[in-house]
Amino acid sequence: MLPSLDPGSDRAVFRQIADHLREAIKRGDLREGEKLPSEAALMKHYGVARGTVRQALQLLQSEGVAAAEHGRGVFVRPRPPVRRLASDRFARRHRERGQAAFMAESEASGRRPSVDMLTVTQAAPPLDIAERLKLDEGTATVVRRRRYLHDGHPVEVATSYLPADIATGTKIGEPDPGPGGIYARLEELGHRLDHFDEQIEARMPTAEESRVLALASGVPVFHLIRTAYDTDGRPVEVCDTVMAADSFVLSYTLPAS
Amino acid sequence: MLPSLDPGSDRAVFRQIADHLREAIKRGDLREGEKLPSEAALMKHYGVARGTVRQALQLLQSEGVAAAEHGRGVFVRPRPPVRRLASDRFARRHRERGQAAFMAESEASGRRPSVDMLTVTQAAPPLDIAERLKLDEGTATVVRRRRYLHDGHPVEVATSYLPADIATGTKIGEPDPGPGGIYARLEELGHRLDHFDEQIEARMPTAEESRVLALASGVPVFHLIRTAYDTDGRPVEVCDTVMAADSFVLSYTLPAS
DNA sequence: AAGTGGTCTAGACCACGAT
DNA sequence: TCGTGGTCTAGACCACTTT
Repeated sequence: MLPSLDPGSDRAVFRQIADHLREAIKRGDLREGEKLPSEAALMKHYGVARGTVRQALQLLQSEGVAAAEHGRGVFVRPRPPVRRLASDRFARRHRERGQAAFMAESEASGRRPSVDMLTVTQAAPPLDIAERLKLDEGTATVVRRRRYLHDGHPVEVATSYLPADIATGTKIGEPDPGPGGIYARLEELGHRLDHFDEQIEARMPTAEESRVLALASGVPVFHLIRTAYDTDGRPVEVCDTVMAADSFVLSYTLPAS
Repeated sequence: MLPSLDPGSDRAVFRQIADHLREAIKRGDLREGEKLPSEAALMKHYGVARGTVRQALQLLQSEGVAAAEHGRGVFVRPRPPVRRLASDRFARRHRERGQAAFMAESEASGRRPSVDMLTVTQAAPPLDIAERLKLDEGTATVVRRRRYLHDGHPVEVATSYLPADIATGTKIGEPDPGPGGIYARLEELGHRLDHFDEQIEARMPTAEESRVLALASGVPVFHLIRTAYDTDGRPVEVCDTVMAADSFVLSYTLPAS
């Protein structure tokens, strides 16, 4: 199934081995979730040292193509069916049906959504967040931190910051903000939402993010920072979100005018 | 500057070394662009084999924190200033000033934009593209492929597909489509643009993408697929774009209603 | 117990960059 | 030339999973 090495090639042996495995996956000889040949098998097939084989497997893992499981083997990483985040996900009509954005999106894609590690505290936000909220450094905010799961797998951690003068003493300061989530509460408090600004970066996860999201190596994260504005133009919430990039496709509509 | 190993720790030695270096960078002891201690220096400092040091450096590179340069050393990766892609980047007013989207955005961020490797061909698009254009399999399209650079550094490759019945024989089929780019030409041809659908994924690059974009290891890519619709609701272009994720911050505005 | 990947050692030779 | 990272070998012991 795997070709032999080309001794005349300039390409490093471990890269050639990675190429062969990558092509076998692309061809379908190795399917999603299937086990790659063991290190011992590859050593024997190619007649190379273990270190060389491991370099090849390491490369595939850093590309997000394969994932090692200690004691079991190295497996073709399944490309999980993805959830789309439509750009109308914060539309008022969803809130009016009593669904928060994540829950609505997630159920629409046939997954069982859940939330855990929910904490609500009161604290001064990081400087860049305070700037976005147009608050002076050190001003108190209500901080809502939570982790979202699909079918029990963590896929997203989000931290929301809301000015304390708006949120303190309301349901927004409680773990369960009630139907429609915090945006529904904000509107009831007289802050009719006008629009959201969303900023997106993609990068490799920090060690901490890798742990909390149980990321395989070679999976980047989306880092979203979203600011919600009310109809008075006041920023009423900033949400800082880190998402496992292999679990999401973001989707937006842009006007032509 | 670097602490000693904790022999009692469960954490693998190479991870501890990576931790120390990461913290030194975070603290500012090692600044952007600065050289990390050489492998030989780290071997001596920690009293470990070269392989162990290399594992630590490998880890930092896969995280996008450092980048090795053959024969020179391993350096703290500078976080290059980023360009924002505003969600009005396809607004008609930009085209009317004679600027295509990339050029306008890039100049606004103080960079010297350029384009190279421009090719224009006629071919049947990949299946998923044909679907988006609502074309039957095998229908011809005009295929415009190009690479964008900032200050001479490649940051983005894009491939546009336009139905041949619209584009063939027009300036869209020529390397230089004229002022305002292909969108300006589409509108002159009677296809007034209504909106764009943009779909975003983030993942690690393929070997090919890594080469064309000259990506350092540990840098993911944005993969955008954008479909342009005219006011009749007909899809008139699909643009498939791969961008170096460390060179962009995407930015969108979402309505609340 | 056997098979798998995870970590680490101690060497070797090579290719690239600065001097 | 010398210091740097890139590649490769041949072993060792360990931890996890399966049988």
